[in-house]
Amino acid sequence: MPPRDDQDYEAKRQQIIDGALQVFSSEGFEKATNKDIARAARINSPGLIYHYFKDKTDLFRQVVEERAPILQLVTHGDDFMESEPREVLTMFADSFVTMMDNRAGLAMFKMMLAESTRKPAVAAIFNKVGPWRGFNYLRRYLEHQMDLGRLRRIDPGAAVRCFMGPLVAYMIMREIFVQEDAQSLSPETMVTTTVDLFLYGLEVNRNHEGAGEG
Amino acid sequence: MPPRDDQDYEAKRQQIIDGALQVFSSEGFEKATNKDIARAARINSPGLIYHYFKDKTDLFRQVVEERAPILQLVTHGDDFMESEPREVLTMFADSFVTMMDNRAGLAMFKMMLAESTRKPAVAAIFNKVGPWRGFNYLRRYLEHQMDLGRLRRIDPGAAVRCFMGPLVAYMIMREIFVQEDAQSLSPETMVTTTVDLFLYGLEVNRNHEGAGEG
DNA sequence: TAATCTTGATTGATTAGTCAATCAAATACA
DNA sequence: TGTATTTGATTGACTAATCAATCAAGATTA
Repeated sequence: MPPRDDQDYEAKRQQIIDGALQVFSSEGFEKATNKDIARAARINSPGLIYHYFKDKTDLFRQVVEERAPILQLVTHGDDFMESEPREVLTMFADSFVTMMDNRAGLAMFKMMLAESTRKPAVAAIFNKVGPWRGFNYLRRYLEHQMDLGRLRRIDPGAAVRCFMGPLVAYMIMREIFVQEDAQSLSPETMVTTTVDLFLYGLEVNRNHEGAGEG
Repeated sequence: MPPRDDQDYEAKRQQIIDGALQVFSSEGFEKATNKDIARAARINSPGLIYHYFKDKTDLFRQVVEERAPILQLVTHGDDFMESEPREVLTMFADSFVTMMDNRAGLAMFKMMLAESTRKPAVAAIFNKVGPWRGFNYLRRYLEHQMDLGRLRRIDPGAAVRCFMGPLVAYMIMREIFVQEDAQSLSPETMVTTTVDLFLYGLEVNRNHEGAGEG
């Protein structure tokens, strides 16, 4: 059955999705009531949700599928494969930190952590667009740079985690456990420290003082 | 009214707490039903829970308060303040990884992530016994080592996150987003890589091949 | 008019929490 | 020692509330 007006229909659908994202991220899937979602989405009736979505689970799935891409880190195909590690890593780290400065981005990040913990199926969806994608891109890049001899060769999977881990931990500490010292530690400091330390430990042509690979 | 037998009473209380931890960690607070908890705790009636706990929230609070300490990392007072970074950091990292090899430890870790996201009060409790405690201990240690001149001086808060972050990220990727490559990357490799890379980047008397004091 | 859109009342299922009744281990007592 | 009494432990039926989902009726627009 064709809607009265495609644009109006889609706009209202998005409106409900936006409201649902806010409620799901702050309350969790089970505790989010249709009444809450209707209020957050500024529609007057919970019943209306069922005109646009099959049920609560369907709504949740669509929220995830349509809003999760905000969790995607910059991945420019192979454009940056040859670029300097410092440039690429800084860009990558900045991209992650910037994502969290955004209301919807932070909401998705929290929702990803909370919901994925209990629901493997949800975890798989998030993983596909978020962590796995970013990790894979970065791993390929690091492996290539190791091949080029610009970086010491270590386990690439471990290397990716050693780079992204500090940033993930920083965000969790700052946004979930509201640690004061994480508030005073600026994202910029965290980014530069992470990049510096990582490269200090991995760079071969070390302008800091010797010790390379065998 | 005093219980018939203190030991029996406490044993049964612990039995319910154990069951509740399993259900809370796999289902989440809201979706965990008293029936589930009773079954997991091997008691025959959901009603019995109310003989030992005021309500569901009280039960949850006691589960957290009595089982969260399992999340504590080794913190030996000031015993290790003077010890070599490699020794102390390896011990610390091992302690974290070992915690997750334990069924209850993993359950608590997941519960901490999932429940803390929505409930600042719960986050505060977890933070106190877990993250904050470990982070603070490690920060003091690293600052001391920087004072001694054994480590380069960088922002200590950032340093702690640079060290623990990779391990946290590794566990999240392995246990929540069930990434295949995290399965093949052993905890031991992750620990040694993390320690190596961190010290490679921070150690002053860089004896990365051979020994020597500066 | 004819279709979709919107509403809010309703339904049916679920669940946290209560409660009266029963059970069983101690203890008191003969 | 054997019986009665006390008291906490345990049960399962019950209640009151919540909430996802449905539905019929009315509003709106093409």
